Amino acid sequence: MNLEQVARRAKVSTATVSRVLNNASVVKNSTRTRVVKAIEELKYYPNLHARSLAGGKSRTIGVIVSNLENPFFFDIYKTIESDAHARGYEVVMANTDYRSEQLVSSIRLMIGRRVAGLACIVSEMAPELIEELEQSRIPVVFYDVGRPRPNITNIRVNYRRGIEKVVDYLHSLGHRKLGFIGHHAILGPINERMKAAMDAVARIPSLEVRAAADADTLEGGRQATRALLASGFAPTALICVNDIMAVGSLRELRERGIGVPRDMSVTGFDNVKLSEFCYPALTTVDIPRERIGHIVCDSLVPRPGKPPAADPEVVIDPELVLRDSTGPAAAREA
Amino acid sequence: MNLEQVARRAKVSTATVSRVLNNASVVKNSTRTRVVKAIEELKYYPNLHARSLAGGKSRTIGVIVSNLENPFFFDIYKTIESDAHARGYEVVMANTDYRSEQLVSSIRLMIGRRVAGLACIVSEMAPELIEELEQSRIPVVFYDVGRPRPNITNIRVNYRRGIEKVVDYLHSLGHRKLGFIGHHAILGPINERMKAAMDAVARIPSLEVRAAADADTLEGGRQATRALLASGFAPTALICVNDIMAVGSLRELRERGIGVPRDMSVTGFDNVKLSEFCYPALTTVDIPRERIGHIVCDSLVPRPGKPPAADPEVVIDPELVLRDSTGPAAAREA
DNA sequence: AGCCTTTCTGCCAGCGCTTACAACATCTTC
DNA sequence: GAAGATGTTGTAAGCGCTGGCAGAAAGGCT
Repeated sequence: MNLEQVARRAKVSTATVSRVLNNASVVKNSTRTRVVKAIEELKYYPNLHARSLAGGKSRTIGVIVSNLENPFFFDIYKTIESDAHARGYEVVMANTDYRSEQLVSSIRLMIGRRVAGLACIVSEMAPELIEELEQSRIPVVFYDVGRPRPNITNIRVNYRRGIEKVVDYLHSLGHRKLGFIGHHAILGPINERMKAAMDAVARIPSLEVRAAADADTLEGGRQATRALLASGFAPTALICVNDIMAVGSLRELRERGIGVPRDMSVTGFDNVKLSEFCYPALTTVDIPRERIGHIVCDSLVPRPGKPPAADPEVVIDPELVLRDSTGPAAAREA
Repeated sequence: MNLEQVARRAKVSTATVSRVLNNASVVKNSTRTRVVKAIEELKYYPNLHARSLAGGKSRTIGVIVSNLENPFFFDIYKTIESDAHARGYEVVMANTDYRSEQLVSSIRLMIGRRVAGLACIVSEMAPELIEELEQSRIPVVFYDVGRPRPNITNIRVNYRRGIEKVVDYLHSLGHRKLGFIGHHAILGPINERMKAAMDAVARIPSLEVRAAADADTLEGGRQATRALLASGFAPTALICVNDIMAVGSLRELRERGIGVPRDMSVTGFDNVKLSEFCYPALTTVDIPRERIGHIVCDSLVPRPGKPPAADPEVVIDPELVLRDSTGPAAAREA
């Protein structure tokens, strides 16, 4: 089933059918009707591969995320998708599960698909990959990694500042021994988030901190909490790298009979919807995921009216959101 | 950057480069080395569109789901993806958000991509779409909709049986007035799940039931619960169409000071990971999502050794999982 | 050395579509 | 009614890759 068959049925040339498909307004109305009819009768759907081969372009944007299971990534993805659709673009998604080989192959796949733009919402990004992407001439957006370059936009959240807000808040509640629950990708040598947390704590001499990490899942949060508590260190507050791990942590604490926030304060990060629905509702840090999604789409898909390129670097300052999972440390002694 | 440039650099023909790329073993080793070197130096990535155009096939399978935000769908997707990768296939995903226009356009898109196989894990599926898919000759798997046909496999969960188990269990606990929390896609005219629930209740004369529905999200579960309680009907147990909505329900109940399971029992469906992590942990019905994912992949991707087609219809009988969100109705009076 | 296999490599015809460019049809205008 | 402007459609040259076929190279024998 191809253009030619439709053309034959409508008694026109393939070029005309193509023109109808691409709604060029040059086609005479009577002809268009005939073609449309043929298309419908034949249930013809253009071969997208042929189309982008011939056209040289692809009206598809690629999105690569670390862990779609975490609603944080999903929320961003969703916004990108709906923006893209609104502008007539498709989006293909790839999930790396924090595995760098997976990242490499996903990026190659996207290049192979000749995507019109690529968003990398991943925590890990080798410099040579950035290099490769820059050379590919594809418009790219990175989240939280890399530096702005030609055809590369950067979005970053001031994670450090966010963690500082959390630490200051816990400190003000009287907490002195803090635990940090991270996820595996975060235990690498140069580890932004973990380091940010350590630094934020180090600013205040009276504080002590210890970290543990596991997979970026509910279960991982639970395991990391278990490991941290088993180490003998006795924190009065747990700073979790994100909300999902915090919910995992909550479960472990509950099973051990450790009351939150009575015996232990817990904080999340991201302000994912679930953080309001878990029990107790999480004190967390809001990252405006929809805003991020919009920025991604804006810098990838050139809008007709709008100015083509926004800032090559966008920095977002996250806000603390207070809920029920944190309280004064003193309560523990009571 | 294309085959020709690589060929020129390696001083061979494009056909030879193509052979190297597709690891045909006929290429002499010394030639292969030269070509590989050229490919790497040029950072060449084959154009996937050209490839599948020329080859006529696409080593890509499509997966369409109703709501990726619900981990139920995501778990299935994830299994399909990893199985597919293991067999050298890519997968492209589309999310319909329960919108039928979105379903239609996603299906057309998949056909346009000439996917090697298509999985539709969606609750809504118009008969004419099924017709269209059958004609497209693409191997298709439906979950919970449609009937087996040539080149169409069907997987269905005996939802009715699952709900019956829930109803019987609640009945045995002394509950007589039940609420059903559904989601919008489920309020259609012929509505399998809602109907199953009503029928399950109708089997037992002493039972009474009332339903409410909202979006398939945490928030939706909360709203539907609010609506149900506002109606004046006073159930002692809430049967939720899935775990996510149940967690939403839990929050509403908590905020109203209604104890679970003391004042109200709540059940979920699916046995998503979150159902263990919420508070209280949910009594639910397990649907083996990994198994479903494997079946999907098996019937879409012809394995070399294995027999090509499995059963055209697979029915899964789900199991009740007891946790902490359900208890005797009598307790309420205490 | 000469002939026959067995490898290996190059040539080229598509795959289905887009897009100049050319060709034809239809109007205008004087 | 002819020339020119305008509108509409057809022709054909690719887009980058694969795969069948045939020719070239290399190796094995007598």
